[in-house]
Amino acid sequence: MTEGQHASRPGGRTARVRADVLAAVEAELAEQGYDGLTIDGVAARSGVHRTTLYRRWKTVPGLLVDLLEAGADDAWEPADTGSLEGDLIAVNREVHAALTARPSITQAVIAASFRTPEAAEALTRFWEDRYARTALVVRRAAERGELAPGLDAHQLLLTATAPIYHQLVLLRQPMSRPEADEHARTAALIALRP
Amino acid sequence: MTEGQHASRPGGRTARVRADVLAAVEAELAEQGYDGLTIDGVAARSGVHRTTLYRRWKTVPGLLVDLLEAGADDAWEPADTGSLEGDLIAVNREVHAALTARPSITQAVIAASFRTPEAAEALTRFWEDRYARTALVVRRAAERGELAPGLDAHQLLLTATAPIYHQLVLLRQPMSRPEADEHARTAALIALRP
DNA sequence: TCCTTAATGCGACGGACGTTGCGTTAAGAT
DNA sequence: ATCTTAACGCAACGTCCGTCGCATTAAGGA
Repeated sequence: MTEGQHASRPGGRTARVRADVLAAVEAELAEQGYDGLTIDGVAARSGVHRTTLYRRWKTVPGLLVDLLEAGADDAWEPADTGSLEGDLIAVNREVHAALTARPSITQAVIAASFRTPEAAEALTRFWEDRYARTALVVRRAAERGELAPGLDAHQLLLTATAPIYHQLVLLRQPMSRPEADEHARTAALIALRP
Repeated sequence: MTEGQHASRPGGRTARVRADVLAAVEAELAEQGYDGLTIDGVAARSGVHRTTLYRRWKTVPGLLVDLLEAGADDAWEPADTGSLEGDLIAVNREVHAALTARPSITQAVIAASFRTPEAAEALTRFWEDRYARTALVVRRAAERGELAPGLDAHQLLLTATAPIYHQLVLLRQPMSRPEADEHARTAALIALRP
């Protein structure tokens, strides 16, 4: 393997600075929301100098991208409940929880994605990864013979989860967890009847 | 009716200024996209002074809100194709067209809605109005006896249109018109089978 | 036509934002 | 323990953004 050059310095101070900054971002986000999030505010709260933030993270969206990636669970995979409907409900509940959390990192990154291409790409990557992993739910159902072969996994997941995003993020209106469940059942229904 | 006081002055010059400004907004949007949209840029292109823009529209999102409302068709109603499936396909094609247009006013206003509460409220009002009008499609289907009574119109419309918004706006990936049609058919399928 | 007064144009100001040059600290290697 | 050098702290600078006071224009009524 190519050892590369000194590979920068992920050592103690740098890591501590990053932790302090990301904690401050989350705190500011909780108190003031996305539009109140500012580099100077994060610098003041974290005790890290402005210049350092500008150098390492460049922008506010950059901070949120790092927060998203720091919170990403590399081992995540969808729950196995034994049925397609149950699996989809579990997925929808996770989406619902992520979007109604306060503060919602996901909502903040979505907002950021409309301001810089970097944030948009980071979010796209994150979702591509999640959708790819979640496709396992569909494969399991296919192995159990629950659904017609050739069914498009992405389209099915879109039918299940898109209504939650649309209602909570774009329409900005409430959606209860039972309603989120209902959309999962609807999606499962289609998959079972080709 | 209450004639009210002088009711400001919607006269010639003011109207001309507004038309010039909104045209400039659309042009700038087409050339540079939302993140490149700036008050000074619009002022320079329209020939209207900066101060006037700040006074009448306050912010960039404010400009887009006005553009959205100027383009809103007060007489809009969903096409009547004779079947629920056909009606939903027609709706989905309109949504698809609005989101893939270049420049897409809708996409720009969505972006703006994450920056100021005013834009968010304007967008919510716009969609509430559209969803309320589109519910006519469901009522017509009910009158024809096509679907089970008590079906929630909003949930049905959400199932049909949400995947398009999610794919094109949040996931930022392409969606063909046939795919948009397919989501309409899926939604119709659920409505017909309770 | 003249008068009143919104609406717009104009210049300048203050503040927030992002950048730059340089000194200081500490991580990691010897 | 010592050295090298990323990473960070610090202060100052230039730019962009939004606001304010005042002059000018023109819409709508008398």
